[in-house]
Amino acid sequence: MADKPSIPKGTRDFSPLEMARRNHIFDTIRRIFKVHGFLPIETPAMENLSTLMGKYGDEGDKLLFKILNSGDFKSKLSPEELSETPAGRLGTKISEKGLRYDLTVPFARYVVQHRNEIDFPFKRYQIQPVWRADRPQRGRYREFYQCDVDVIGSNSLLNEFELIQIIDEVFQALSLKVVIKLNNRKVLAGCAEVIGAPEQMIDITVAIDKLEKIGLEKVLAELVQKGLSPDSVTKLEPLLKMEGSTAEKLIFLAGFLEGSELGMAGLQEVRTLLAYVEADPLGSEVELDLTLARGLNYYTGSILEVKSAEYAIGSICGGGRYDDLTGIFGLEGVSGVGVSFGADRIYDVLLQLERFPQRGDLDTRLLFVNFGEAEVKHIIPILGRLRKSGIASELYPDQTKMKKQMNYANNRKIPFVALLGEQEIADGMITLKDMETGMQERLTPEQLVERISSAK
RNA sequence: GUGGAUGUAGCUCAGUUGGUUAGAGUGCUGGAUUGUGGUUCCAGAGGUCGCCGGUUCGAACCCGGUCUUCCACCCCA
Repeated sequence: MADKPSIPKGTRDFSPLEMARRNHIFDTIRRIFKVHGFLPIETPAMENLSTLMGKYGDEGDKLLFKILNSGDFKSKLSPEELSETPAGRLGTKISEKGLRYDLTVPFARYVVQHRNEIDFPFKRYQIQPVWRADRPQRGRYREFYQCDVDVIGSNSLLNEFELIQIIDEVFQALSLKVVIKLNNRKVLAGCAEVIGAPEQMIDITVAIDKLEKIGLEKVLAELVQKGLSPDSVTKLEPLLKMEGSTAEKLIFLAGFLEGSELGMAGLQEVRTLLAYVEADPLGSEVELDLTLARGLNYYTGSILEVKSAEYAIGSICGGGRYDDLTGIFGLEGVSGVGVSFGADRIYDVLLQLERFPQRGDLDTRLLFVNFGEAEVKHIIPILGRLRKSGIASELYPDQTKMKKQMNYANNRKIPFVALLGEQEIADGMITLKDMETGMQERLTPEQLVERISSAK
């Protein structure tokens, strides 16, 4: 026998049950995006490598899936180039395309490319798979879906506020308790400025991010190792020790950031945003979290991240404001803000917490038992009528033992089975069996439609 | 990219110091029950023990490699 067929590492097949559950997530998210006036777009699975490279940092570049050029891709290369070790740079010479790594960069490309057709501010949503050559783990796949909403061409913090509302509405609709974490890149930059190490903002934020995991002492040691002066470390310490409610943190930061124009501006943004949130309180908890750094280097203002309050799996939604993104593609001064829902992780959380709805609207409601050709001719028009009434119904395609047909209905969790055999044909009735109670009743076709419709 | 585990029937898992025909539960097929599923009883099918190589008279078991999945880093959705 040949080797069993398989799929690439980190990819998955989805069964009908899994698809029903995934669609529950996608439908919920899409519905809420639409209600907020966002419009859908799609972009190709593959982009030019020049569009993708350098947008996600060195780490990100390594995680890009590259597509080998078609044809004789090595004909133009010299023997020296071909035998080069390590083969790192060779990759970009034999490949010009790559699979998209996220939806934000392709969106930025889209905006720049179609700038003359777009009405700004442009509110778009996009639900598509992305690919990363990462090492798979729980909640981490090489092919996974992102559900992005972005507003581009508006500086207003009302956009951030709307995204927070969307997050809240989505997770309420999915019955998940989440914590929405909020931070601001300008505040982080201000902190770096105040302690006299503006160049090392990235190092500092990464270190702050690890605070919860490795503790204060190790974070400080790491910072010293990264080249931060002892004086700066001393100045940073009170920030790391900052505790208390969001309101208390704001007061502390107002003092800490004094002297940094950028930092104070960031702080004011946070205050404004929180004031909007207070105007119509959310179901989810919103907190200011300075340890939220986020790796992507294009965020410039607000940073958002959402975690499940009930199940630890990393962030299930994240995003922020990026002032400079379209600048990379030659369109300056267009600010955007957006978030991305991680459908696959949300799936894992819902599954773990058993929060998926019992059954979907599209599941078959009624199965006709197949007794043979003569009976089938009577069933066909009734089946058509049921379907026109929006009742998902089936006729078992083969004339087999009733036991087998009943079993099929049972396994598929079809709630009703209709019997139309010789006896029923004779008196123009249909026998309807309720699979849950086992009760049977005789109905006319009209009554049958009525009965199934009202049973929903 | 670094380190550590894992892989036996469709699924969940046993498997004695390496010793003949590799087991259970569940699911599947058939029968008890020829117009009635879920319960019960009986019977049956289904596995070159992830793959390749090595050690051995002999390997599911020991060794090496490889792939998969999982876990911790890194990073992230």
